[in-house]
Amino acid sequence: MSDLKQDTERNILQAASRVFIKKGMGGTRMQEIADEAKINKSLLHYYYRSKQLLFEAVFKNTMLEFIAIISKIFNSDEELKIKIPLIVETYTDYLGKNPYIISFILRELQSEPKIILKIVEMIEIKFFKFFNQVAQEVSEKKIKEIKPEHLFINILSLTIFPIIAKPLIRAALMKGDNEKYMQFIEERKKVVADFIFSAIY
Amino acid sequence: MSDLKQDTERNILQAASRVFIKKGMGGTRMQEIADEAKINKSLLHYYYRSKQLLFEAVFKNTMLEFIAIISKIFNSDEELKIKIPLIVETYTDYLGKNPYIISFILRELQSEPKIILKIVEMIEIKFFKFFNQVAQEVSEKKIKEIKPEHLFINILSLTIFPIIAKPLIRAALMKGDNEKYMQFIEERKKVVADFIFSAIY
DNA sequence: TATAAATTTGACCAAATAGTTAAACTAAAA
DNA sequence: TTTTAGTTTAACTATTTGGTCAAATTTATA
Repeated sequence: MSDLKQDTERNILQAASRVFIKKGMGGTRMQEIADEAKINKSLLHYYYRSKQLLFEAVFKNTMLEFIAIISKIFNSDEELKIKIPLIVETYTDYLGKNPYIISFILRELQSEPKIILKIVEMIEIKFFKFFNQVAQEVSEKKIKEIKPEHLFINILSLTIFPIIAKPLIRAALMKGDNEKYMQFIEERKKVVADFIFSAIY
Repeated sequence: MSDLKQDTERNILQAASRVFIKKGMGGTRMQEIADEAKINKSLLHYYYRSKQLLFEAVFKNTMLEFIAIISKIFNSDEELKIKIPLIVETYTDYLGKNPYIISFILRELQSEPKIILKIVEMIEIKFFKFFNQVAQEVSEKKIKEIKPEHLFINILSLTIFPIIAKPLIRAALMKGDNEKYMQFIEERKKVVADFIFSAIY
């Protein structure tokens, strides 16, 4: 495979990612991807046979990146007291900088049962370490009794939801002011970390 | 306006709601709505001029219902110690029974800035009572220091996120088992209430 | 350089889909 | 009963859109 071919292929995938992540599978037109990549529409079909296959390549990529980032944060070696504020801060920053990614994943998973199954294995094994750590610290009475899965989902809920509900929150609580919303998210780094801390210690 | 006409109009709106809420604006075909309502496609255009207008009617309806339910729960008269577990339980039940509604709202808000503006006023005034109550109980040292907006969003996060992330959670944590997922959500009624309780008392 | 292979393009096709229109039908009013 | 207004339908249109294909162009190989 020549360098040029690799370039074109990557160029297409990146352009497709930008468009798909913003507009979703249903809202994206092949022509729009071609424009974004500054190439002919036929080239999309030359490298990726169909819209569906191109979408799956994008989705898989996005999902892998997301899982990599999330599991890296959750599976570091610090004890929870150190780790949880770190998770909240790092994760809030990441989501704030890539606000479309999580909405994209959740939106597409809502209607794509086939892709899910393929991705299950990638995910389920990744959080054993964190789960074990929580179970361990519970049994040592370092933190209050809580099932690791629930603590895990609580952390994700508190960090992810405010990002995907941005339009709603900004409209309902900030009268449409984007600055106020961003400040609110910034505040949450400390608020959420304190909230979880109070809840489990 | 005759009874028949009202019936047809309502029938269309309800059919459209069912389809739009599941598949979204982009994913819905007018023919599908016509089939769901068991009428001719032209009738849709007779009563609602265009897909866009029909969609807006559905969205507005859905939003109003959602806001009504959520504000009713948040603005009741009990003190927080009683109210919060009630919010969590009632709200988890409602979301569990209507899992598509919140995904629908968030999904469509992601790409519809015009509709948002129209709906802002409806929302922003609705939660003063709850906000004041939280501020009050904080100042009386009944609960720990926290901004009302953050407590509000924390409660919503912890209840809503696990619903919209259902496919992800089920796949990653329950190996695809729907029963386990539903049991998990049921468990959360107590877990989340306890979690918040520990965090603010 | 000449030939073959890979890459890129523009023109085109078929299916899907929102929307239109005129005719048919229904029910109430005159 | 006849007329009129409101309702419903079938057939049609225009446009969008995913996808194809043969020709043109570029790159690699003999």
